[in-house]
Amino acid sequence: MDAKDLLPMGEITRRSGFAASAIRYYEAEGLIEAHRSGGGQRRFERGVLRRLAFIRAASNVGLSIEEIRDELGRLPGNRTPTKADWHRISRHWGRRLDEQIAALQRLKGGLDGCIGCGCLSLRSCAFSNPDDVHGEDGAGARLLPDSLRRPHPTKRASG
Amino acid sequence: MDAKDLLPMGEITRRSGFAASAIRYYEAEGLIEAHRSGGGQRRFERGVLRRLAFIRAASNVGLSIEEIRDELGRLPGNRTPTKADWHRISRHWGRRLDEQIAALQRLKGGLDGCIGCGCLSLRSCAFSNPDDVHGEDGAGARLLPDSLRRPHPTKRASG
DNA sequence: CCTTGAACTCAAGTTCACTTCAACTTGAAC
DNA sequence: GTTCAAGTTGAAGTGAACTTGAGTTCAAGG
Repeated sequence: MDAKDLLPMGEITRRSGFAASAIRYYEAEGLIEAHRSGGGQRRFERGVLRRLAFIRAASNVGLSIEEIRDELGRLPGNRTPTKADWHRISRHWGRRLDEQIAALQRLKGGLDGCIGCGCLSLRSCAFSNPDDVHGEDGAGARLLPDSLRRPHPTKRASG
Repeated sequence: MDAKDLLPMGEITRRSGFAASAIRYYEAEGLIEAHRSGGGQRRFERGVLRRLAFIRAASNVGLSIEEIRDELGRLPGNRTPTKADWHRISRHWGRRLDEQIAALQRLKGGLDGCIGCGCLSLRSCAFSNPDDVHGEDGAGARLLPDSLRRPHPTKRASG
């Protein structure tokens, strides 16, 4: 909390592994906060390192910025997650991962069932037509949730 | 093959579930082909429905357009996948799905190991720092491969 | 012939999570 | 006081896979 304890940008990038541009982006998006030096440079409280770790973990689980913001916003009172918060949150994420895994396994199951059938029919093959919709549009249960579809992101900052 | 057997755009969109814009996009990208009517409208051979089914399936597995093009291009001789092709390809995709599942399970495992630890340390927590990199950059094995990171695509044509 | 809906083209827009760029200022050391 | 790495800003760019829009034409029915 002391003025002496505030970290400059370089320190944060080194210790978090995020690029400065990402840090600024997160600040603009309201995921983290920063004080300013007399000349306008950012000075971060130590706690942001924890928040950044949280952000990276969440993003590895596949949460979007918006979801991360929500999740951080739901933290009661103080800003950085406590042990209890983390406990609750990690169960939440665990469920999400379970869903993702289950979705992939359904897809795999469909694939296995299809091996050698050579069908790939638009009407009968559950694999190419998971929703079992042929003409009308409709949103049924899918093999893959949106959160697992068409990944292929931009090259990532490798930190 | 008969001129009578050529399907117009509306038929294709209805039967494939893809939007016309997507069909045109795939044609532009060289994934499918179309004949033209006297007036310049697209007329598709029946086989493209199969190709489109293939494209949807591949995209569900997480292949990019480019990969799908490659995969279609590797089909020997004729254009639409035969039973044997499908057999070979589905094993390929199966491996890919296995990898994706394994990656999620690693992540889940890391999460379970972390539950209640409250650490989320940038240096010691394998979950927030899967690469075990603190300051230097380096690309080690990750919990999640690029193909599963930060999904959240644009709104999808719901077919 | 006229209408209507389906289809056409081409350019530009969308989303997400950032990065890159250009032009400029700070701040710590010497 | 000089130097220069480190920091600042805002705007624009990236990439994938499409969608949207504007303005025009086609094809089939009556």
